[in-house]
Amino acid sequence: MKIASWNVNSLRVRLDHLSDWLNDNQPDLMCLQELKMPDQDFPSEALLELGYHSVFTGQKTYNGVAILSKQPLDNVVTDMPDMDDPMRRYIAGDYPLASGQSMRIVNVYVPNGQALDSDKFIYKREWFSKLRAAMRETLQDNPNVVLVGDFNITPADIDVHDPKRWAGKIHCSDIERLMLQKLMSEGLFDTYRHFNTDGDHFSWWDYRGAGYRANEGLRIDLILSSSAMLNAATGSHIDEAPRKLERPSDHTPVVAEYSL
DNA sequence: ATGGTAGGGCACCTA
Repeated sequence: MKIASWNVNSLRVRLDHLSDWLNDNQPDLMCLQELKMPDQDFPSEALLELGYHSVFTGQKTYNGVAILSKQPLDNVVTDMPDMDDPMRRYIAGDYPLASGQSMRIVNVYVPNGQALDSDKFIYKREWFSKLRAAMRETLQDNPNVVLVGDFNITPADIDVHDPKRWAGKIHCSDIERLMLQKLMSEGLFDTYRHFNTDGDHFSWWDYRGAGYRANEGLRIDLILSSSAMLNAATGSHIDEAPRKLERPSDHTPVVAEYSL
């Protein structure tokens, strides 16, 4: 089984890139962030023709998350538990496994936070604390959990192209890394880092400046597996191919594979 | 320290 996560930065603009990638890679689950479209515009029919069911929660202009799946999801939730948040950043569902069991897939678009002294950073901290509480419940309900998405946090300096330049800045601060560590202490593991110990591999590059050309990136898109899922994981990689296309998203897909 | 580009939507906001 293959699970992928991709911040597409406008599904309208990136639908062709997404369609090609799905055809070439055939993930069982594809989790999307930053749809930037209302639900009535979501291209369900086009994706169904490619062999994917869709669940989604969107809004005009900003945010929006979706899960595409080869088989339909059950028990879909489109709101962060215990939080009244108009921003569409959370979607989860149960996906059937060949064993007859199910796994819980959770897809998030974590708030950017803008800067540590910003009001948006207070929102990021509150949102992340709600996510941690929600994941504790999720892990109690089902040992087979995969939490994916754009976390807008680099786990460590190895995930930063220039740690000195980014030291203490948004996405790279100690407080954010501690938030992520606390979340992972509930029983979630960085699947990419489990299989890859080398640096200079990123999932996002700024459109501005040298950006992708100079590999000035961050690894902020993560696939976090519960211990049961990590035991079944066989590999994880970042696919930079879509970032090289004309008019790319600033993020590229991250993939994990499981012997399930 | 600042600004650079992109998407949405049409003045800026978010990233």
